[in-house]
Amino acid sequence: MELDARKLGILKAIIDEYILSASPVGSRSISKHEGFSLSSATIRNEMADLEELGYLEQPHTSAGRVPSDKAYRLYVDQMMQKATLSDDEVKLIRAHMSAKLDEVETVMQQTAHALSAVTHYTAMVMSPMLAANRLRHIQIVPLREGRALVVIVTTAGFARDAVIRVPEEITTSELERISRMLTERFYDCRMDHIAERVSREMAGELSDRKAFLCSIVEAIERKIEPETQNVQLSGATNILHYPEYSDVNKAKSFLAAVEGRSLLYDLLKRASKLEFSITIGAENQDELLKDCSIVTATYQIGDEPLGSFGIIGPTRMNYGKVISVLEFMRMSLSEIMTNELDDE
Amino acid sequence: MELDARKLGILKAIIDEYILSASPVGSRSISKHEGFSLSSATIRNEMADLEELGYLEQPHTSAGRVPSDKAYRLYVDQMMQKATLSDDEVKLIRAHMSAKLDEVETVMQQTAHALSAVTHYTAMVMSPMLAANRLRHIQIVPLREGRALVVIVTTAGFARDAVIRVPEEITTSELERISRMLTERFYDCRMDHIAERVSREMAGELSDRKAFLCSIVEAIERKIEPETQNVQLSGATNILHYPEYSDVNKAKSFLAAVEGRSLLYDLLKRASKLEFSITIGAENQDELLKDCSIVTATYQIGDEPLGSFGIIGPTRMNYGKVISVLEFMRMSLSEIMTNELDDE
DNA sequence: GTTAGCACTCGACAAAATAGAGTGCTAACA
DNA sequence: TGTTAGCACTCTATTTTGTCGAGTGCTAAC
Repeated sequence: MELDARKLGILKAIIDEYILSASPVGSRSISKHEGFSLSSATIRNEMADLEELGYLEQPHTSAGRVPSDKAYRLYVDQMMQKATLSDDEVKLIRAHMSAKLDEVETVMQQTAHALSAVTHYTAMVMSPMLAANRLRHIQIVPLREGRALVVIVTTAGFARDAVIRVPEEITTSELERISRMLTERFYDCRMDHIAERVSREMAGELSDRKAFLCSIVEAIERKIEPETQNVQLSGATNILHYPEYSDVNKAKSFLAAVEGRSLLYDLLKRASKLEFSITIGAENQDELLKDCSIVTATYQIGDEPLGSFGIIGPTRMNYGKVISVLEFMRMSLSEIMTNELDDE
Repeated sequence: MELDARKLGILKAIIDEYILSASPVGSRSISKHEGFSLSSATIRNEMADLEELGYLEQPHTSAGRVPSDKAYRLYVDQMMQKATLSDDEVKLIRAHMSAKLDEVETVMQQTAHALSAVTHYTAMVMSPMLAANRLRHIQIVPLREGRALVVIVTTAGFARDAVIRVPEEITTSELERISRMLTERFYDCRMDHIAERVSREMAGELSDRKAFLCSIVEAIERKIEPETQNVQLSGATNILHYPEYSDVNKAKSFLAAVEGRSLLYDLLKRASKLEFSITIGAENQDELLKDCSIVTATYQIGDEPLGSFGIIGPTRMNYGKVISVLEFMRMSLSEIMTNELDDE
């Protein structure tokens, strides 16, 4: 049995309908669907075939049909039409993104807000990975006896900081000297190469300060990786609007999975290797996300991917719209990262 | 009619019972309560009195009684016993707080996690207000044509950054000079006095750089205030465990209120004026929190209050326990802020 | 002042009845 | 051979009805 054009058409109609209504689609509603002039009986036959082929499922004997993950996959790969954003949607996004964006975290947060506001799903945005950024400045600021703050600034305007211990005998002016030395020496060095270069090039010099230098390098390495806490989340409660989560327990487990952002962090990190990715239902590794779909995109500075962001919602997701929104956002985020970040 | 000792005792028993069970308390269960040797009929009479006095409410004629906000207020002010933390609870908190705390945001986040884990309510923690901190360092790092990053470090080890515009004609070495000058000049100055001092003291000098200085000062002022995004939230989904939120719509409106953290931010900011505060049900300004109680405490560095944190849960909250936990946390947070923050 | 007794109220829950949407199959039709 | 009308059947969701039990307020007696 093959998937001929008619079967495809019917399947698409079923999926479109189900995405809207969230309730099993019956043969009658498809036969009344414009474009088909077939009776419900014929549709029923086709639906039975589609079920046998694994594209449809039946919750119980006398219910309509529901698309399977396999059907969504086909839909996304071959049948879906991308939506174009309405003026209002574009306006809504711009409104979010025109807030005072003078810090990266603010951008991430506004992005998440915009995404969840436009799509009505849950949005997640991962902070940039700094690995491919280049060093602009290192400053070690003494705080109180034995403690100092290392501050690192990168090309794209990201600052990271960490408290470190300072051996008693190192003076303030020496800290200043070390700051300057590190900045000069490693100016424009890729962040993820600093550790290696320090240990290679500085083996001989400053040998009495070795342990201290190590602790600085360690702090830098830690800060290159974005952390779990740096996943911005927005609209987690949106899923409560969808009937598939009207059961409190389902909602609870979804929200709990999402609230501990480490799951999302792993997900986004993996996704940051691909410009776009769509994962449908059981394609998700994680048990808790088996009836969600996740759509992600990366943002970049110039050509260098910095991080990723995405949408998480029921498998019955408006894929066309979501993808358009992510494409739009990807552009505007990359643009902001590359050019616009400032205090106006 | 007066609140005599017996009425008080009965009221306390009812509240204690209701906090545990969440279901209306009947006269019989109180009369069987150890310590009273009264029949249920007598208790009923007393309960009728307590209702008339406004301490109890009846969901419907043939149900037991439920404590009113007024009752909780009395309970909190006069009758409640503080709980002592169990060893396990202390261990749980310590486990959270012994993670790698090399950055303030991490501390805030771990605090929120610990609070929600121990209390099973929703925890919120506000980032420090930097107003009372003193300046340690200002660094202006040029990024690309026309943009630079201002980084500010304060005594307690907080770093903030903001992208600013730089007029074309200002060179890198001049930025370095300005950084050094500002750092030297305002070293140890209270953060909230910098703006004023700059405009007062620097009126004469550097007059050709006035606009630029202003933009720096503005950026600093903005960063002194913690922002909405700097409210760490944890355990929002905990409320789903409580029967008062088994209705999806109630849960939805609670979660939505909490997710947009600006409400909590306002709340915590107001609360940062008092060492502890307890707000019960309708005492809350906000309509959405009318059937929640909020308990907050401040943390400080030395004697200077930095910010506040707290718990939000149903009015039927285990106040005794929550207060003990907050007291404990207040101590340990203030201690960490004052001494311990480092990279071990 | 306290208590036993009793009629009454009301919600929670379960069982039964009903309606309706949808199916699969069969037989007839083009 | 593909399409369609018709029909019996299945299954869920909803409504209705009945029952149970917890709890109350009131009264009269102790």
